[in-house]
Amino acid sequence: MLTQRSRYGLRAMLLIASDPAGNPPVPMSRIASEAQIPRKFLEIILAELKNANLVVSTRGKHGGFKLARPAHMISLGDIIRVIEGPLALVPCVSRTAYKRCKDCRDEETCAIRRAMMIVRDDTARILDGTSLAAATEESLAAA
Amino acid sequence: MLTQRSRYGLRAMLLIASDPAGNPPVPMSRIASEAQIPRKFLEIILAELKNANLVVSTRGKHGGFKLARPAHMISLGDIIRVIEGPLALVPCVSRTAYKRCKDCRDEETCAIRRAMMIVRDDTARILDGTSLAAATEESLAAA
DNA sequence: TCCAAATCCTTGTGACTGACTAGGGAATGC
DNA sequence: GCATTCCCTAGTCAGTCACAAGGATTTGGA
Repeated sequence: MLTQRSRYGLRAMLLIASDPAGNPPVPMSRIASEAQIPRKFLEIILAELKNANLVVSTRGKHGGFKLARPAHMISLGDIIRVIEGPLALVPCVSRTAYKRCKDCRDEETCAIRRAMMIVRDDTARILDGTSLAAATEESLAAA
Repeated sequence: MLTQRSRYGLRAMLLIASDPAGNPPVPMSRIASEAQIPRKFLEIILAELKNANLVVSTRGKHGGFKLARPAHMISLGDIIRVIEGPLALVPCVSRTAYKRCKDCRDEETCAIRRAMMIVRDDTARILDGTSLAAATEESLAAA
């Protein structure tokens, strides 16, 4: 299960993405109210996203947040990895944060690893294959 | 990421499954030493697995644990669901523990939900499709 | 120049979970 | 009746989750 943080993060990013590209940056307060995210908690989340170069911020009056790249270049996987951590279910199959399982006898013949590898690949294929642009279009089309 | 508990659980189950079917039950102490799991922690895990009817136990001398069903009838998904919880990344796409996301506007048009649904289906397909029997065979074949 | 609107930064908190440990009770086989 | 098992109730200790408070800093505009 994703944490609340991750879900908030996804919602915040979708909201920023749905704002027309030429517009001024979206202030945090608007994200908080429209996406129903506690203001102070959102601060932390946006800081993480900013730190990971998924959004850029401008300070002062009329400041706020914009996507750091066009919406079709940011995937749901990108966002989840930043906030939640690696997509893999076990560290020994993670691409972004590989770590040997501490008491694994033999990685090559590990039955668990095999299944987890396939799961990881499928998960990554879907989450990295869905961009913010695709996601927002979809929900507009459905509305 | 799976918790340590879940990984221990999977390892314990694989070990029990790899013991020939006609053999006497496998005592906890042997599982602990062979699978490198802290004894007292393993106790909790085996209790959960027993409670979920994945293993049966016999007490007293020469007691221990056996699979409750043949190894090809227990999937990795079964085990993970018991110890870790639902496979879904968000509650609103879980089959075994559905719960509406508390502040979701419209489930039908939710962009996040769509992607998560596909991920859940793929994950379940693989983990439910891999039995203990299949997993142990695989690792023997590779050795 | 000074205010208001915005982000940035540090700190705190209360509940919960994860990963164990301790210690005794109860059944069973020889 | 005794050793070998599982069974059951607690307790610990560090870390994470989901927030909240309060001020410092930057910026645009009146």
